[in-house]
Amino acid sequence: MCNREVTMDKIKALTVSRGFVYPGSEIYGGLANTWDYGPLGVELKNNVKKAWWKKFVQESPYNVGLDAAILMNPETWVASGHVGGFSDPLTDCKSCKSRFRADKLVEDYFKSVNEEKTADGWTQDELADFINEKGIACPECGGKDFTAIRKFNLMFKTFQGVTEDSQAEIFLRPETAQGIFVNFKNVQRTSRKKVPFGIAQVGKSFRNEITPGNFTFRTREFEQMELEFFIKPGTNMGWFKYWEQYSFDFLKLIGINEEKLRLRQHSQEELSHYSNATSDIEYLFPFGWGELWGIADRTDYDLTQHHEHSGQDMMYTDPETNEKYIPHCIEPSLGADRLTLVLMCDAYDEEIISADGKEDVRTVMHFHPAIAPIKAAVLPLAKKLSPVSDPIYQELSKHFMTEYDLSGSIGKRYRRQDEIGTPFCICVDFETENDNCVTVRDRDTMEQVRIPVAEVKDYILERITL
RNA sequence: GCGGUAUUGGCCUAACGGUAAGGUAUCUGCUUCCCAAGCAGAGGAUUGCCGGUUCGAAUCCGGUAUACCGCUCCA
Repeated sequence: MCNREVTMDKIKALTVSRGFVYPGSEIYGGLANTWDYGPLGVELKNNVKKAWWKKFVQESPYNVGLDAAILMNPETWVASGHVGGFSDPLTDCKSCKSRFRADKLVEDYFKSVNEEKTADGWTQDELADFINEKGIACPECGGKDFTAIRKFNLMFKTFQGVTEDSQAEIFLRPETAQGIFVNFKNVQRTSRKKVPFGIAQVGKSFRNEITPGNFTFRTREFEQMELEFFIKPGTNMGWFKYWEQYSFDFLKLIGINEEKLRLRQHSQEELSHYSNATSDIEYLFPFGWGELWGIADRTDYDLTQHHEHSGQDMMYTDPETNEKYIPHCIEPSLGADRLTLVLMCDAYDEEIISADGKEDVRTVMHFHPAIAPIKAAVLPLAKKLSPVSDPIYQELSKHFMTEYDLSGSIGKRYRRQDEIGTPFCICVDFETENDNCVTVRDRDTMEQVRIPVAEVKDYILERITL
């Protein structure tokens, strides 16, 4: 067994050609950076979401689930700071056409004159005036003529109602978190949870990013798996570490190579306005290290904002001490699409097989059996065996995704399953009718066991449970 | 958004401005076949899209879409 070089192109080629992922709206020439999940991709992604839900909701004594609407009252986004701050002030150099963030230009200027100032909270006019006044030059070509600053809000806008007047202007949510915060009181009351407790949610979010790219790594529409974990102020660091470890363990559990994972703490400058501690779990993609999972201490920022902005009481009363406070919040948040991509990259392998002096490449997706899109394939040695193999397939498909393949040589059919990462192949042979046994082959070890047909279901179920 | 490169059956690749070809994959049949065997056959492309030049365009020109690389950016 030997690993050949793995590139993003190879992974993309395999996943596109085998029906994991397709380019979006392909027959109309596509739509930039949209991807559709095919028959195998949707199984894979569903398994990813199911695994997360199992570990973060089903098996957690602390957490409960939620599924909030994508469309929310626009005041939500004013309170969260997204309307005012979720946008970049952009300006172009007229001579060399390079594009910059105006606030970055100003901050770079401060750095160059050794002043410890930031441009946080400056208006467009203040930024433009300052750039003019100080004669800040284009870092690329030295030109001093910039276009007017344009705010590029990262939220997708749309309209509720039949007329497109500004009264009905609403946004597609740029994060699922706010759906959790606005439901904090509802969930706490109806679930009778005591702090500390968490609310978990899986759902789509939309960000009109300037530069997406790298296959499905960064897209404008994406699915998040977020947990907002509410805690008593002062216990932040302990819970932060707890969820950091819990998240890391989850990734190992679903079979991701630990050597390709690392934890990176955000520096003070990187921290967003709502957070006082953030760390990323990063994965070593074929294109380099990339963020997979962000764990952030959001403090009491969001609940306080909603408390003040809505006028609704977001205080929590400790039932034992009667102490009143706004809980702080630890947020482990990751993208379902990104984790799916990680699993595809991590599973991809090309093994060199030498036989009769000839070299052959066996492409295998080493998915964890619980994550693999197809769990088992029923392969009769010959077509005339289908009266024996049909009932086996029908029985297994009641319990998990099973494929049935009887075209081509047996070797070819094994390879087809290897390429889509099916962990178990069940071969029905000429003896099966007599001894009622089948051969089960393990994708990773290539070991074969011959077991009674009646035991196959449990043999596989046991191995595909996380 | 900017700059560069590319786009030919599902996938990979060929074709001087002159009949769009091959491999692979897919499907059917034969072969009692446990790791991509063989044989026979079949289907599948108005060359990303729109327009221009030309007697004639996959090929030259313009536009556009998409992808990749670099820049920029990333709550």
